[in-house]
Amino acid sequence: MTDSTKPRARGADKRRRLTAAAAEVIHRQGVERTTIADIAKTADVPVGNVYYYFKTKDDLIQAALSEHEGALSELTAELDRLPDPLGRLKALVGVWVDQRDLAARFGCPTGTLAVELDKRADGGLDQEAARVIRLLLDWAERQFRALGLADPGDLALTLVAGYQGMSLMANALRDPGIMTREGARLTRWLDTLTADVS
Amino acid sequence: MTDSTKPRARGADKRRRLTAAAAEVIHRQGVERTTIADIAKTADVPVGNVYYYFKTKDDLIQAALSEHEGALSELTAELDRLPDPLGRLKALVGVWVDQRDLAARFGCPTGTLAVELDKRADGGLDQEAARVIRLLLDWAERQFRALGLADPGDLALTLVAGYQGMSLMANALRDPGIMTREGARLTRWLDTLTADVS
DNA sequence: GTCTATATCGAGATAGAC
DNA sequence: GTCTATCTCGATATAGAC
Repeated sequence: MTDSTKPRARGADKRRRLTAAAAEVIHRQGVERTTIADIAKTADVPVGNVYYYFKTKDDLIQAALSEHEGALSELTAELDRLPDPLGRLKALVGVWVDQRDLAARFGCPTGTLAVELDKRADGGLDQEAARVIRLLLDWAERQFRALGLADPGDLALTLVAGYQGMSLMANALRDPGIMTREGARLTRWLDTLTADVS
Repeated sequence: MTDSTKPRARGADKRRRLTAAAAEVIHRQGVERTTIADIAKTADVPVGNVYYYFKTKDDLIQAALSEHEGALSELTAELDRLPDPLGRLKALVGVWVDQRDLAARFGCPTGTLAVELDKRADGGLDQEAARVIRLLLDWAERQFRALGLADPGDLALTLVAGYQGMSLMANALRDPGIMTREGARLTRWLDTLTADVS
């Protein structure tokens, strides 16, 4: 059989391109203001062809969420290579600060998506966003527990809420410096938590 | 002249009713999923008549923001009656915790609105949301400054970001308990800030 | 000032040729 | 599997009677 890969877009990675495009465009424009045409254009796929891969717009939103979930998995897998849990947590904060410009412009991808999806009456997808946030929460909790700290769940909540808060403020005020300032505060906080453990 | 007040809706408080309805419905459903008809229905005003008071949907969003701004002004005016700044700040956190059920269901009215408006390409309204958030930021900064603390602006940012973070998390995870837990943490934080000042 | 009927337009989704 | 043309519907906004 001849492998009839089209020259314009070799192979059938169209689904992946559409998924990546959905994640990116929805992050920038929000769910409601993003049209299928916007995503198709970014993915360089004809509009009508999108429906071969995704039956509905909601399927594309779901795909965008999966993309964010994947990115989060990669990130935590990377961080897990670091020897100690405190270093992992501080590195996480460092990653957030490094992405300050994106956060100041468009907010946290998952957080802003959760806000939008929670406004929907038709349930389902909003809980998907919550699930992704919970993955981060659970990972952070494991680190705090490994450090032998009391109430690791509360600490994880404080950390992730801190991230969501600083992302929202940086986004609303369009000021990346907020990520830097609040990131530094979170780092100091992590240090004080473990100051008497060493 | 006879004061021809209609029996169904006495006087011309329709504008106010529409403004209140816009604030409430937009908080619940979000900007994009709220239709003029939704607002008109809630305000008990015929759809077509809305345009006599508000030329565009954006004007209604602006009105909703003004409503939130008014509520914030009333709240801070109320808090300003308390004798000391620390008491005011702790009372503010108390108000946030008291509204935990609303926050868990629909998030912070201004915060979620800011998230949605920031996704728009056509500017203008997003900065209006930012302005309202800044009012709270400035009020908090004045309290921290009155307490004689260093970097009052940073402290105000931490407080408001804390509120936005816990509101978003409570909303995404649909858990009012998050408001209680994080509210308690903010209160403890306020106490430690001023522990060596007394 | 109030309200109904409707113009207009954009977006999601589908039919069906290739 | 791919893509164009089109159906359909819902929402903003307007025209114009009362």
